[in-house]
Amino acid sequence: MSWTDERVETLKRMWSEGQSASAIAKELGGVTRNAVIGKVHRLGLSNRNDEPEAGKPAAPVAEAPAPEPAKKPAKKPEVKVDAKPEKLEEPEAAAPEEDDEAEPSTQPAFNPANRRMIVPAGQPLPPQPSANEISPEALASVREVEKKARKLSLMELTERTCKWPIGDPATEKFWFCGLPSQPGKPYCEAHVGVAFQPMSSRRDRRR
DNA sequence: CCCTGATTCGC
DNA sequence: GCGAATCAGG
Repeated sequence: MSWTDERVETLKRMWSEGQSASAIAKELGGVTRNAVIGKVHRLGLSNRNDEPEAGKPAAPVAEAPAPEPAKKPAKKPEVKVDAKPEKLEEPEAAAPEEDDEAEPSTQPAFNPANRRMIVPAGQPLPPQPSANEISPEALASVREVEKKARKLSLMELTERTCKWPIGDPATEKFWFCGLPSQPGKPYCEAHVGVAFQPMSSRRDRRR
């Protein structure tokens, strides 16, 4: 395979979209991620941030300045879970549900005392299982699975790990399921069960 | 071990 | 220019 204009165009587009080299390589086919990375460098678009130009555009990151030399534990809860649109099924995004019954230890959510938490306002919460419209078995299964979750961070997610978010991204208690995902699906078996439902069963809610 | 991008260097 | 091998890291 060679780098035709079309392939290069795809490469540029996907790279600028933030796609990984391996994802791009898979999309193009006939090349490895190394080839993609090599090409990216040769094209000179290695750095995905295009610094405007001279001066100091400086990223105006909206963050509370921390006077303390301590680490900032909070990262952007930015979640990019890109699930390929399925044909006969559709993802179920529902309202958040806080439930973690007996959790005696520290509750990191509110602690006005020592540290200001960085809470992104208006950030939509990730899909969480709703008690509504989900089969009891699947729901019970999810509960069970959440206890076995590998609790992966964003960086640790791959195409083969379940990307089901657990907890509130605004708090420390947030991670991803991380169990082996179903082939071609973004979630593990249990989470696929609640995320994807046949049209028939989601039919006429409320009414 | 899974993955990421960066770099090197023979082709 | 190309990309496998390698490196450095999450």
